[in-house]
Amino acid sequence: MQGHVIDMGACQIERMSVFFKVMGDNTRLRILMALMDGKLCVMHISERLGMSQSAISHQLAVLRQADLVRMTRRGKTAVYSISDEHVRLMLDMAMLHVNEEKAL
Amino acid sequence: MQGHVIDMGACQIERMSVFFKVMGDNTRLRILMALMDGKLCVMHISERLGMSQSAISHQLAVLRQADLVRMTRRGKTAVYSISDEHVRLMLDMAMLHVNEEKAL
DNA sequence: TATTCATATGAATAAATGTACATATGAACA
DNA sequence: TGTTCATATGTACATTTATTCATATGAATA
Repeated sequence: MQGHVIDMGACQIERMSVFFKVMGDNTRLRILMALMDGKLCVMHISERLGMSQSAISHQLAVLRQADLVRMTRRGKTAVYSISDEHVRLMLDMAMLHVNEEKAL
Repeated sequence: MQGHVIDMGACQIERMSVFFKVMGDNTRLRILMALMDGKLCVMHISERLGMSQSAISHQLAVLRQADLVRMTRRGKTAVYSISDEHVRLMLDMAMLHVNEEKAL
């Protein structure tokens, strides 16, 4: 046993890569960026991205399963939002990253 | 035009998703984590991960193209290292993220 | 309860991606 | 220059994955 405060097992790297993988899809990332401005229902997201309701719903399921978004019901509609500040922070950092790259 | 300080175009989201996508592969992430401890040559990485030299080299090419790792030559061997502090920070944050998830 | 509206899910298809195998490059040294 | 060693690259193949189409669920209302 040589782990320090956090011990980096294969399982944790696996979970990290899942986390990044879920972020690393254009559609899902566009959904997340749309949600950065506030909660949205499925229909609005699909209109905003110009994609089918089905496609959005499928990707929302992936995001939900990875706990990157949360869903609450308001009558018939499902309202989605970014799940926590961690996700926001990661998105902000990634934005900074690609903007700095431009300056190179 | 409704962009604020940074204006989020399709191109930038595309670059963000590429960034995450490159991180979001188990092998590439294991390579990056191995490099967190210091520079390594291809052979050492492939031994450490128990994978073929070819597989590692292919993935290193992907990481290099995304500017997540840098390469310097020392004689015949190619020495790889994490390219900048941004990448380190992202990895650290992702580690924190998956560790906090465990506590839920 | 029957209907409608919003969303979710299943199956199928097409595209992207990771790995292995074989081979090419290219630096060091005889 | 020819050989060797470390790495890179091309091709093929298997797997994963995103989208579409069709349909199912499930809440609200008549």
